[in-house]
Amino acid sequence: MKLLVVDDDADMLAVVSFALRQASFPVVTANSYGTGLAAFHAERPDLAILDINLPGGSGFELCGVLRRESNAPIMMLTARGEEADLVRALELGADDYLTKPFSPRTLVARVKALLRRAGQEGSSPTRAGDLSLDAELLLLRIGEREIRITPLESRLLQLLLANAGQVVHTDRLLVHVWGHRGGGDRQLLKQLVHRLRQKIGDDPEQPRWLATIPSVGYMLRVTPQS
Amino acid sequence: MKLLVVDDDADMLAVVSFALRQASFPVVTANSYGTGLAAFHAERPDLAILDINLPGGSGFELCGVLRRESNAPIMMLTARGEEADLVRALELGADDYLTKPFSPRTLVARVKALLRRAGQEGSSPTRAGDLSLDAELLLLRIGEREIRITPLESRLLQLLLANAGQVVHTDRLLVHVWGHRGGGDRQLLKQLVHRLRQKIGDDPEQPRWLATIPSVGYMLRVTPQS
DNA sequence: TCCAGTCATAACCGGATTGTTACCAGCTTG
DNA sequence: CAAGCTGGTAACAATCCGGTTATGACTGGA
Repeated sequence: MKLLVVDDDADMLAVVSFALRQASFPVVTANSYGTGLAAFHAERPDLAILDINLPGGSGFELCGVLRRESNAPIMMLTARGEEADLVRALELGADDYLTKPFSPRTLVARVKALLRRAGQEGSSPTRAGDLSLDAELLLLRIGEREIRITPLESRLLQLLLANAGQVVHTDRLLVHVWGHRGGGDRQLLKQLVHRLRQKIGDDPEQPRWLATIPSVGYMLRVTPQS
Repeated sequence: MKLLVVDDDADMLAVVSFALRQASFPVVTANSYGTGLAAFHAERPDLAILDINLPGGSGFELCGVLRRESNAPIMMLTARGEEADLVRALELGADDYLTKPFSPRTLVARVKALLRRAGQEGSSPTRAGDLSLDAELLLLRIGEREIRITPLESRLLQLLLANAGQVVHTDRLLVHVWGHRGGGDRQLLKQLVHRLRQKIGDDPEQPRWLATIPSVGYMLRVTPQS
């Protein structure tokens, strides 16, 4: 999970980055069309936030280019009075926009909403860190490794990936995987997690991916240190 | 429900107050650092709106001071071109900002959004002084330290943090944590407090955080250092 | 038929969490 | 001073929780 912010205004860049980092998103920044595009190629972020006015080419062009290469959500930043341009941005494949000045909380809320939406699109492989899940093929990629997983394991990973870096409550996992109501069977979940951990080679004591949050639930770790 | 507006510009104060009163919010005003802080103590508003330029001390300092004492939402007012300072404001615990000139409707909308968000005790960590509780992860941060806590301890801290600096009666704690009726079991509370104190390393005789108010209840101390 | 994969169920272990009982010290009150 | 309250501390037991292992039912394919 990683975000890219492109804006030539250093102050705005600082505000946006700070708000997102506060919300525990890793952030990569760039300040021009060229560096933005390069950063996108190098970092492969899960979401891009673009200002419209950029040196070296407009944010519109960058938006169009990125959309052709990737289906990561794109959010545009516009100044007041540029509302008319938004139609263009949306036509070029932007997913959302914010008008300056905007509230940091709004920004974070919108970003989360976009990521959630992007994560729930069923068929396309979902990613987080070095994990990549293809729910159709029941295939989990960890870096180079390709691991076959079962339907239940896939559903478990779906929800965890969609909420990567956040705790997912036991009950929510139960409902999502089995459709049980609360108070369902925790033993099933124990087993499922155990088998999955065996497959990917994860140690519950020192988890690289599946962290246990006692009496709460499980969490998929992002930025699994080096 | 009450709002505090601090600004040295009488016209701005009038405009903001009028807009908020039109939206049927009770408004208290102040025009300097000192009077603002005094008003905050006296009135205990649910939200504070601070200008950055204040006689007697900057809005930043006031923001920092208020955030240490309370977790009421804080909105900063800035002139255009001061965006660089916004990062500082956010670091100090501000929740939102508006760039002058702004429309009254925007102001009211933002205020409502902040209050709504503050009302629902959601996922964001609650803070008071150097304590920061993430009830979701069952994690308590004290400065640099990160301490895992139990569900019961989390509930206890929730109520204490929400009333930081004020005594919370034993009965209220009992009801909030266990759902007991009045006259419940005080021993449970004694144990809970004791175990929590051990975890965070607090001395009942010389409490840095959890102060005992004999035959009344407990209180979470704010700004205990020095 | 056999076999392998998948999944539900149960049992066991160790540690964490929580409830219970007991004891001690300080304070107030009669 | 004695009685009764309070709060802090300790020790213990019951329970919960997560990880692990084992087993059997069911399935689809060879």
